[in-house]
Amino acid sequence: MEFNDNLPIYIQIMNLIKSEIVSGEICGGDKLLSVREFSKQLKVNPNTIQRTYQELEREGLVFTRRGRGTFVTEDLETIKRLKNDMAGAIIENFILEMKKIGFNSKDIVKIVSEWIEKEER
Amino acid sequence: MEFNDNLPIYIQIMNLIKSEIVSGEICGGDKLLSVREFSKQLKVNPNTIQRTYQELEREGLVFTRRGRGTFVTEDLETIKRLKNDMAGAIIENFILEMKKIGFNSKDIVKIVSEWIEKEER
Amino acid sequence: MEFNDNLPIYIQIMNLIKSEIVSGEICGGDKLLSVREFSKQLKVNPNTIQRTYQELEREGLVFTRRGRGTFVTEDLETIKRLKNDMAGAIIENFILEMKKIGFNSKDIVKIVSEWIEKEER
Amino acid sequence: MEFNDNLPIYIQIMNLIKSEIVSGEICGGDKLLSVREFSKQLKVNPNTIQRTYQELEREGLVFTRRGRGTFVTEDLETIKRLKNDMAGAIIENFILEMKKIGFNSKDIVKIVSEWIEKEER
DNA sequence: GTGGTCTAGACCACA
DNA sequence: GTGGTCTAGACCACC
Repeated sequence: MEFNDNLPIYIQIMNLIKSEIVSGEICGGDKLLSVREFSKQLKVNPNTIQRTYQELEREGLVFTRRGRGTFVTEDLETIKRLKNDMAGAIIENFILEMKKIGFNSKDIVKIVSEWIEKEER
Repeated sequence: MEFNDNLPIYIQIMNLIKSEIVSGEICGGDKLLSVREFSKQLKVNPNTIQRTYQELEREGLVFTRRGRGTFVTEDLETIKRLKNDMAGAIIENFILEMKKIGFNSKDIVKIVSEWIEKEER
Repeated sequence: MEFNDNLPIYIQIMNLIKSEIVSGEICGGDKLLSVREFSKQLKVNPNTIQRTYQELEREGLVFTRRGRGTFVTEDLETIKRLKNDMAGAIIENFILEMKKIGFNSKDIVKIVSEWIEKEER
Repeated sequence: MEFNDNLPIYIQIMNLIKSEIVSGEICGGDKLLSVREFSKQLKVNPNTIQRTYQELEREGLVFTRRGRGTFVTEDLETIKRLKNDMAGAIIENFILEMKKIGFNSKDIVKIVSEWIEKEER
């Protein structure tokens, strides 16, 4: 994995994990990799992973059991809310960019529909 | 204007100008700022703007008249094609990100429609 | 090597390299001199060589491998096409000059044949 | 007319006049423009034209009649020899360039014939 | 080591 | 004034 220089690495890893949670790649209750293991895989400092898990816990997305590890929250409502929030950010940015190149709201709905249809053919 | 470190500055300026062309902020035949003037405004080296204009010319989006300046192409077909290409790239990326967090094609169309409606209220 | 003032240096160096490619002095896949090394040999600025290689790459005659160097294309078809194009330009110019001093097409073929025969004796 | 910086201007004008003589645009016995008139047309110093005519006279291609002007030689043999010399220089250079990009003598005759044929179609 | 980008500042031809 | 080219020298990412 390659990291972007402009965003703190721990934030980028948070986003990575969030994606996996909301997409269902990892489910409520699943155990995350240990700090040590994960830091080895990503070739980052263990402190960075520590910080990542800590922030995710502050957001209520994971919880830790001392001596057992870090686990994804089992509160499906929280996961659903996260998914909506992330989708909202992506869509908002998408609409912004489309308007920046001169499309209006009606155009956008239409062109997305067309694109999806074309993609499915 | 602030530049992102991950992309060459001349590419970012190209994108800036492309946005202005396809959105209609600058029209076919309009004169761009001179190399020196633009470089002063953006606080970059004149060579960087020179490179920007050169690449845009290579893409057929602008043309230069010696001793006169650099102008947006008058070929509306080219501009239209650019607009479609840019929109395509944005949409493609959008769909990719949405799928990454677990939405399928049908979800995406629906959620965009909802978002646009909500926005207009 | 000495450069003509009427043509940009990077174009002259491009032509130099093209000649070496089509004549087989350097072959498909061969590594070109590094930007720095070549600039030292020709006593020009490294940026000028950089520009040269960039334009050659744009024409599909060379490709670059990051951190490795710049190499002649391995597509023999491209090289063949280049050779034909260059020959065409030289011949066209030759015919033009001959006509300018009063030779017609038939004369030209004849005089070239004679010249070549004479040369081989 | 535009002059190349690398060759003395009077030589370039000599070549111009030689071309016109051998191509028959001006014939044996024809009067050349006066130094003053010609220098005005070409926007060069009259001394340059003076030098041009003087060198052409040294080569036996023109002669001057005091108070009358400068005239092309009436010796057709001289003109013919000049034409052959000029053709020889052009062909020699042509063959050199073709060999530089990897063609041999046989190739050259063949490709010229083809080119001329193609041109006449 | 490699190519790629950028800055700083110069000179040129053209209009 | 305009764009186009060139030099000098810096820093970067990649290998």
